[in-house]
Amino acid sequence: MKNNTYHHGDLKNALIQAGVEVLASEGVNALSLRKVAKRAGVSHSAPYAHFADKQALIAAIATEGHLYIFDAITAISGQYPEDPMRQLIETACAYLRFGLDEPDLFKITFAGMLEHERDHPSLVEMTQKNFILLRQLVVRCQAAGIFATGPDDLIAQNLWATVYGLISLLQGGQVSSALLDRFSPRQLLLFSLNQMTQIDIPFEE
Amino acid sequence: MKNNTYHHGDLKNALIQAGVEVLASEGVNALSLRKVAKRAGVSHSAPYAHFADKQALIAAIATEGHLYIFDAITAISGQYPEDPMRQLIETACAYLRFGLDEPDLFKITFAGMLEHERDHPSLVEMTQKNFILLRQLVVRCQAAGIFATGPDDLIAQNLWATVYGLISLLQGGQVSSALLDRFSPRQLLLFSLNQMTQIDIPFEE
DNA sequence: ACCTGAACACCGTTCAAGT
DNA sequence: ACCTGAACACCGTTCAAGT
Repeated sequence: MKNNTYHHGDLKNALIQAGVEVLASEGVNALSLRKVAKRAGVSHSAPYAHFADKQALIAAIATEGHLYIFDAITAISGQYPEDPMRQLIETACAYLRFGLDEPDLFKITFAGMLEHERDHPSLVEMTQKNFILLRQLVVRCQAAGIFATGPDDLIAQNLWATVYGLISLLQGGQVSSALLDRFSPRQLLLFSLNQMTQIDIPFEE
Repeated sequence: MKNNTYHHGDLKNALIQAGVEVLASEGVNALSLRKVAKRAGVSHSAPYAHFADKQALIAAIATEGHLYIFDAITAISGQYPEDPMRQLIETACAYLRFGLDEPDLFKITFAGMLEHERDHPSLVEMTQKNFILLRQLVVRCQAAGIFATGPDDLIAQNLWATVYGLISLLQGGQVSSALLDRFSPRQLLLFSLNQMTQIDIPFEE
């Protein structure tokens, strides 16, 4: 009941949430511990009671990002249980939407901004869970003849590199306007998928 | 002849060079105007005589990176004039080598770290020159049946996204060690190329 | 034209001290 | 256990002043 002086029980999560908000409103370059602390209503040194340093806060935010996409991808696979082609397309589009809607959270989550990622085990765990999801999707696609046979982790890696590369370039404004005039981001993504699959993927919905 | 007090004629390029050195030795997070100025032997405010702000220095360094790869790619195309498959492989590997040898210069050059890239016309010009090189390569590969017919800029874009995505993930330590134990970075790259081409690319030299 | 030094508002991080 | 405030070494940027 003593809620006047920010003993609000869960400063740690409040700081993570504040970080996500700063990313959304001001971008990754404006993400600072001091700003996050101020937004959570505590002094600039309070975060150090919950995070070893700025890298640890970034790791926690990245873990949040991975959790978000994990839930989204899991839902998709349940939604089209007998249609791996549709799962592939919708999964890729979920990543694309994440990248375009929340570019800076996407960067923190996937762009490898951490110096020593292995020092953050819960983040590593989430990245592996998401990679496993991708591998399972690849296996289902192989069974349907969408991907050729071969090591599923290798194909999943290549799928992710392709999707991630396109999203990063779209985010950074590195895609020529001549292309953007003719194709939507979604179409560019579908073209990429099409070029790496055995079966043609329709360009339109 | 008055070379005692750093009127050394070309502070601008000295600052760019100092920036490249800082990237190589301490990484992108340690790149600061003040450090670059100190390394060039001038006061912390001297850079402002040559660059509007830190973004402008970053843009100049990125331009340098684009020039470096432009020369490398151009040389390769001249080296195997009648072998587009070899040109494709060696071009992709040149990017890969750049990314692995100078990860932080590669990031500055290609990762879209600039807030307003269009404000730096000489950088935009170099990015376009490199993209044109890639398109010409794609056209030669299409003529040889390596890539399917289709818009060459779209295929070039997808090629670049695939190569860039893999390099970024390798840099960030985002490729599973299970994969790295079985495949070299070069093999991962060749596998990616293989999956997007019409003709099989041999995995070994 | 090119450079310096002081100044300002921001950082990350540490540490003694308070409850 | 959780938080504060002062302190330190760094930033980017501006501006008056020097040559």
